[in-house]
Amino acid sequence: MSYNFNEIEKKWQEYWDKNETFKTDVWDFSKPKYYALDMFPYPSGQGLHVGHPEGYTATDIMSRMRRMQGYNVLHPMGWDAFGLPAEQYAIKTGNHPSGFTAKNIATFKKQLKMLGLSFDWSREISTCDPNFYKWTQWIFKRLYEDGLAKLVEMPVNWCEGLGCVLSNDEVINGKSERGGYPVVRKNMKQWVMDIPKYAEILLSGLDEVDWPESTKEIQRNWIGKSVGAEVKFKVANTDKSFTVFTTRPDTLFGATYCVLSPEHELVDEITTDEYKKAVEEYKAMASAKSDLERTELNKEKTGVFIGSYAINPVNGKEIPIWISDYVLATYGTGAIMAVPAHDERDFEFATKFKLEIIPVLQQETGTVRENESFKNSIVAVLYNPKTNKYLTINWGDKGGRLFIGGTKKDNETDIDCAIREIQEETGYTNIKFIRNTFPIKHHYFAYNKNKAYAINAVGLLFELVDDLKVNTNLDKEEENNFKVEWVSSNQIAEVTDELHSTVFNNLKNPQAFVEDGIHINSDFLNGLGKQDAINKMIEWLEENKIGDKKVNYKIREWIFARQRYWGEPIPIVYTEDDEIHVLADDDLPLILPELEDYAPSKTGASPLDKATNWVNTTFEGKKARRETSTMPGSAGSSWYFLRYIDPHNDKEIADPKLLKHWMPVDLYVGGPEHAVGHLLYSRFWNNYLYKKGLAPTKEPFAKLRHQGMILGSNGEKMSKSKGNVINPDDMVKEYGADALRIYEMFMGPIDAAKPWDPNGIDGSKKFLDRVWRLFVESGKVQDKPNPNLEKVYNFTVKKVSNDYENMYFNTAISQMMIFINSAAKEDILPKEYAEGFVKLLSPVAPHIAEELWNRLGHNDTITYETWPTYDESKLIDDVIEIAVQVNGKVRATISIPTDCAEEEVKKIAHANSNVQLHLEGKTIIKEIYVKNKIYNIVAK
RNA sequence: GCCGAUGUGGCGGAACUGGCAGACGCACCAGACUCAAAAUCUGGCGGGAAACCGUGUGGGUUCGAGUCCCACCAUCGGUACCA
Repeated sequence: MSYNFNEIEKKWQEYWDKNETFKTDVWDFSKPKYYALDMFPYPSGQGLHVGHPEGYTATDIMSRMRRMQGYNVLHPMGWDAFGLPAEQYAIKTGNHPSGFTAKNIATFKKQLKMLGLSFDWSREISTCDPNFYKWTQWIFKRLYEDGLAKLVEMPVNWCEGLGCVLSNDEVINGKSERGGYPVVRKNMKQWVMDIPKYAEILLSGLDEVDWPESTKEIQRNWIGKSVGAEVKFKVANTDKSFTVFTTRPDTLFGATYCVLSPEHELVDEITTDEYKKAVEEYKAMASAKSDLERTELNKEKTGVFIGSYAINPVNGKEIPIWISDYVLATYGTGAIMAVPAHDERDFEFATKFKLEIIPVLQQETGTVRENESFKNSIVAVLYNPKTNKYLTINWGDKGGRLFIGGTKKDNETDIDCAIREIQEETGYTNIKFIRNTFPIKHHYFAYNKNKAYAINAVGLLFELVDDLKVNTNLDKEEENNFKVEWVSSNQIAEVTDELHSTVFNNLKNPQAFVEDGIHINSDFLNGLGKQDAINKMIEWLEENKIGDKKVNYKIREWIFARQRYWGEPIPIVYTEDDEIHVLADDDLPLILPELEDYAPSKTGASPLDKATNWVNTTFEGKKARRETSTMPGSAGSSWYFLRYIDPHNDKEIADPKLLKHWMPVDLYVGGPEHAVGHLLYSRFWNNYLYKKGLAPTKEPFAKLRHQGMILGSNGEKMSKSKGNVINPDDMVKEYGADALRIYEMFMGPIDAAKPWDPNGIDGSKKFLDRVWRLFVESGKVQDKPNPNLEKVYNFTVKKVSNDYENMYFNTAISQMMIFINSAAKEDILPKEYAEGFVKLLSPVAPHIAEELWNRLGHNDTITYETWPTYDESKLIDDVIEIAVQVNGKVRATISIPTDCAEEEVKKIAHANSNVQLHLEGKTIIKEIYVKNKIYNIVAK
């Protein structure tokens, strides 16, 4: 028999509605508060999908448990109702988006109610409701007055397919997030939010919140803080100068050229006549590239010399100035100093254009010892292109495989030294020099001389021209100690010496050295490590008034206007004398006018331009035109969590006393895809409101958790075209809301992506059936004790409580299953345990829990019953089983009294026949006892 | 490329600070009930005949490693020349 979930769920949903069970008295400050929030949905025409109930059930479980634990719980729901899809639907069908949206909201609400979620529906809000967006506009007004919302001419992401400007987080790989249309850079006058002003606050605030570390990291990367210095470079033979930004001022002595972005204002002024034409051509080419092309062009570096030289302020050296589009006009100062030895991009550019490379930071290998002797050395790698092999010297057990090494004599160059050593040790003489490494500092101990060395080593690569050999110059002893061998590149792995393998890798794959090291060729920085040198150089720059410490952020202004109809109107007018004015508070809300034709225009004009009666207005007696772009979708969602606290207030965004009591949100649950959009914008607005004294906390969301995506049963993302979509309505009809909730929580960890198993929900339903039979039909629930269930009951209360607390819903449910399995085997289920179990079950499966509670003889809702407790002492067994291992392998399981003395355990363990069998003929070396866990015998 | 996460039976997943890998569920197999099926109940279920082998791969630390360290591979997410 299975229970009639249709009837029961309907009965209790009506009960909750009628009794306003979940209505929150926000003015009741007598209990601790708990604010559990879901990211409110965009009410699409599709209706709810199975991903929605996942997050919503999680917050619902927490809310329901907290109510039983004596908290005053705020658990609201609303609608993120402005946005593109409704508008596009309207364009297609000719229906007004507001009607369409209202219909969708009704559907969503019905579906959510069907799931038995304990929302306080009296607080329902919708971002497209004038009573709500009045306050969105009101906040915009404050932001405008404080200079954070501003109108600027800037290059924007223009999407022709949507006829609209997009913000950076709405552009994915050069295409629009919605629709996948191409996006290009275009200069336009735009409303923006100066979110970079809040970069530091938004960065440091992350340390104060309990969020998934990965999400914090995404925000940190998006904000992109880098600390460095600005340095002024004079242009030789002019009175002009430019400033560069660098995070590595310590490498200034290695700056061998400068690069300006093609758009840099100084370019035209300092380009010499000889180079004018090339520079013009390059600039034209760079500006014609869209962002998409720039990223798709595989990043082969391009650029041209402009004829002028800059003066390196630390050494007065004249270095060439180039322009290249690898330097971005929009970041830092749009100009860089290039240090090819220590920056990958500069290295690539310098290699391609044969520019000078000066190392100023030396790599260090080996281990530093006391009393080191110093010498200059080389490591020579000889390559034979005909056989594709490398020359090595095999020292056998006296040092393994090495390349040719040697010590430089006075006045000998690296190359001369290498040639001499190769000849002396191997006889090859007809060789061609290819390239060398930067000098490496290497520390080692020479055991034959019993002496520690610190050497300055340069690696050199040669190619063998022919096999001609002359006599080697070795003594007998040396000759017997090593073999000269040609080996292929995979055998090079046998070269384990740190210096030799480093040299080989550098020679084979020349690259910039970007790690920490010791400064060389750097005057007053010589000998310092990276960070010390950075500090010292910044000091020096500031003293000499050449530069300053400087912090830059990658985060860009948030583009805050869309050339769309279905959004909040921006409360701004332009009077005929070209002044910009913001509407008075009394004139808010500025209502969105009705419109016949919503179609976007290809020119970037907003659909609202067509509402002539609305656009043409007066302001303080002057003729005026209204702003016709609207706010982006993320405007209303940036503060809605405040409004739930006091949703009907028509005097202010919310009563400050209520805000103070209820903020911050204690638990916020939603998808990880909002990491840099909504979750950053909300923090920005909330921080701003906090500064204004309008919000009580800096951070709006104290704890954030994500729900993972539910995939189709084939492991792929659900989509209509793949035919793997599961509809929650069907699931509720077939198995009931409780079964759906149980299954979604049981699938796996809340934040993991999980495939839908069509049989899984059937299993969850069977579990509820089993509970029903046990409670209602078996007659086993009696007001009598049953000591057999004592331990499992107390453990279940403990585990389920802890697991809910940590949002480990899958293991909580599995523990409830274990309890039911145990209870079903018994003849008596004590009423006390039955009641406790129903309470544990009620947050996940509230309908059946209410019904069972009712049938256990209570006539009120279970919602505000007290959460069950457990007795720790009932969890301890008198006798436990532990494993006995011999040499780490389990050979027996023995029963011992809990907390048994080691001597006793030893006796029991050794008495076991299988243990004896495995010890036979062996001597016991050691025995390890981990109390109440394991006994391990080590024997030989 | 860089940053982050993940990798355990046929499948979803358990495993506390290193201590009997595979809890719980799905699927499957066998049995009971039934004329039969469904439902339900009982039992089994990583591989191997066994010794043993098994947590992405290869090393290491340890009496003992899914868990810690090193190197690598694969998948997913973020990012795209940010100086």
